[in-house]
Amino acid sequence: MPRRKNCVHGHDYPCTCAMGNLYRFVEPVVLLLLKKKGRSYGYDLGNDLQAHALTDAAIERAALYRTLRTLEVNGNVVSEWETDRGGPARRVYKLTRQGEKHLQEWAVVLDHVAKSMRRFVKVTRSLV
Amino acid sequence: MPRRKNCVHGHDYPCTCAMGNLYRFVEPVVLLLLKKKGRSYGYDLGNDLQAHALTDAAIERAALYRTLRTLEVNGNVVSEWETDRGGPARRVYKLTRQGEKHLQEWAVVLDHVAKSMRRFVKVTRSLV
DNA sequence: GGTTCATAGATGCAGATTTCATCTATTTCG
DNA sequence: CGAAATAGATGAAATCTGCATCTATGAACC
Repeated sequence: MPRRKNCVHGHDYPCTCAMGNLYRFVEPVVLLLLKKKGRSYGYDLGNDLQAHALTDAAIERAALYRTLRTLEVNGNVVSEWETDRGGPARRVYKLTRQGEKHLQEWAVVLDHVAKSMRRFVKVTRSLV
Repeated sequence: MPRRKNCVHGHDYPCTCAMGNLYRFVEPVVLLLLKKKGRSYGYDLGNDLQAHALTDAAIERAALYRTLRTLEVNGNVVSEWETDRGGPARRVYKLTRQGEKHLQEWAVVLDHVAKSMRRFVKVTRSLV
């Protein structure tokens, strides 16, 4: 994930800056699904996406396809066309080594964020 | 929070759609800080913001000021100028009743999101 | 044969958001 | 005086999102 150039934290864990914007958290979910499935393609991922989503906001197909292409540009996944089969061709993706690493980094980031959120919730509820 | 028109979930708790986009979670933190402080102004909030932020991404001053104005437009806070005092004038904000409610809604939303994130983290780490 | 539906990927574009730089103004301090 | 801290705000470019829409393959159906 390039595109962010202002990260100057200097700590040792993956920081939220590296997320760029949040993309409604489509990216980590896609990475996780690919990890679980081994290989998959957009249309198929789209069916499982909502069930694994981190928010209940609908995930656009457009966002999914664009996320996949971006992941590939950044070397987190690789794809190939699958045409030996009836029906329209599928672009089948799988994680690269780097993608696996990126997924684990997301886990660190989201663990942090989740902790912050829980703290927020706790404090907020204590002030009602 | 208007601005999102495609929310058709129909469940009874505040849904993430209502958040519009995520604004890097500046909004809920501002609401919470105002709740804790009773009243405050942009520059002051800016100092406490990072410590309470939900991500470690730097929160822009621009984002803060614009968030405050938006909160006011939507009736979650009210402001007045404080000029009886040395130094530049301050626009002092406080929560409205609706703002208090909005804060509690954020707690519900973020509680959900945090749970999803923890699930994500757990699954991801189990797959290494 | 023609129509409809499910599958599959993709993009155009208007509008919204984010980032970064920059601006004004007031007071304090050396 | 000049610099720094305080205080609020906005312009512009880059980026992202939401929605509609397009192409295409093959199966099922009449």
